Amino acid sequence: MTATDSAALVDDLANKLRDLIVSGEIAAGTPLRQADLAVRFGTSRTPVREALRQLQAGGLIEIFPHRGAIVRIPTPWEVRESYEVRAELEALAARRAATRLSTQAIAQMREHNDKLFDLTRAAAQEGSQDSTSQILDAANEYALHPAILAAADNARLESVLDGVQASLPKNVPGLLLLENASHREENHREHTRIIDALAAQDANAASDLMRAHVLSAGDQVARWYERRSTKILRH
Amino acid sequence: MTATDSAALVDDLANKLRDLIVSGEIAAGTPLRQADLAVRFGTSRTPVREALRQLQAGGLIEIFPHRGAIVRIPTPWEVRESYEVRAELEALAARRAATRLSTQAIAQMREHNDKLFDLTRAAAQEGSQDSTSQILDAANEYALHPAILAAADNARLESVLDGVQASLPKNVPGLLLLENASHREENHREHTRIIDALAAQDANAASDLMRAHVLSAGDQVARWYERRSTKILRH
DNA sequence: ACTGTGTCAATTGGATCCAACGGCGCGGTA
DNA sequence: TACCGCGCCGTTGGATCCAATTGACACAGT
Repeated sequence: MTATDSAALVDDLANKLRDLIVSGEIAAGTPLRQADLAVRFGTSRTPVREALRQLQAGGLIEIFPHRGAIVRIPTPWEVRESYEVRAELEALAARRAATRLSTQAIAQMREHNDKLFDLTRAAAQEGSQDSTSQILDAANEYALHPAILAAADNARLESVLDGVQASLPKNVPGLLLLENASHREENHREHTRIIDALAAQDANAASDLMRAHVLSAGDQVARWYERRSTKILRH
Repeated sequence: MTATDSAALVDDLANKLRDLIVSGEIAAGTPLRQADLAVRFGTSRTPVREALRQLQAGGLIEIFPHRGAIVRIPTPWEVRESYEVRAELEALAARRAATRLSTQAIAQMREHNDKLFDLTRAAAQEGSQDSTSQILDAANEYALHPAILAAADNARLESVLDGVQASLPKNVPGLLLLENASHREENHREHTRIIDALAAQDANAASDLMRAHVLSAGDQVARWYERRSTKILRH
């Protein structure tokens, strides 16, 4: 995956910016000054602008004619819409994966899933240091779902799904897993059931379970955004 | 939809280019010279480059480091992958639309569907003039599917689906409808059944019918590309 | 005191300029 | 004659320069 194609520099910029945004390091709603970003990355404004265009195409930022770009602030209903789309795509991935997974790949999934559950629980008890939360977030989301997605063996599906997820900050799901024990356990339980369905090569069950799982996670995330927006309204 | 946001000029360029490509006016595999495009659109190379970036993000073209951009040539299996994804998304759209359509909207759908069927059949008998084929292609694809998509009332779904479709030239489905009578009739029959399910507010049936419909259309398109590639191999 | 207008500063957008990279052909040598 | 290397040319990529648009502030008039 190291510079498979395309002009590295601009895409690197786009990726770095995307990471900064989805990791929450650049908060939603922040205006993006081209000049600032240019000095931050040590380049001229030209590649920054091209990178911004790319992010705009992905829907992560919004560019206003002569007023600059801002990080899009997802509204709760946008979150629900995105998760509804994502649920359908992940359901498709699970359906395809069900008939393509080796038994040992499934065993590894199960192992990783349990291990990550333990890690998350441990980190939650220790306290919320940013670094660990980041790591866990990455580790968790990099765990079951990408494995299933890879097993689905459909490049287009992968890129579309990446696009959907890249339009929302992904630190929120991680936060929820850390701060809400029951949600964490529910999450693990659903993961386990999905793996069971995959092991049984029951494509329909895997698909349905995955859809429900993503929808329920999306509901949690949407509620988080709803709480946040009411909090903001109260100032 | 007239310049809702973002700097109009660059996005206009991107849209024009996209249209030129998906309409087949610029064939797949064509190298895109920035200078040529610049003079063609009467601008400098700078906005052209930004537009190219945007199209690259959509997956329609491919940019090689210092060698230029080419229109991506979809391989048959890529076509299948795309249609599989599209089928799932359109199925979701149909499921959502089933509970949101007024009876009069359904009546209009039925009417449009029949009218377009007649138009297509008439055009097929007259002969294949490019202009009519273009019109029919646009009219057909702008008919049932977008109406259902709009009724689904999910902006994210709409944009993702647009992205999927924008990565494939859309003149091929139109051609197929013109040159293949049985496919044309099958298409109309499936559309009718979908509308029936929508009218009955049977979300599951509408969803399943739509998925099957898109998959079958995708199969036709993929076979077209397979025929084409074998023809090319034979020179 | 409030509103409307005019000017100014800041920022973006487009054009031009220059450097870097890759391909291709020519020439030299084994 | 075939192969390897060197240098030129075309194209892209990045930086800088200049114009265009927007928002804000201040001032004047009612």
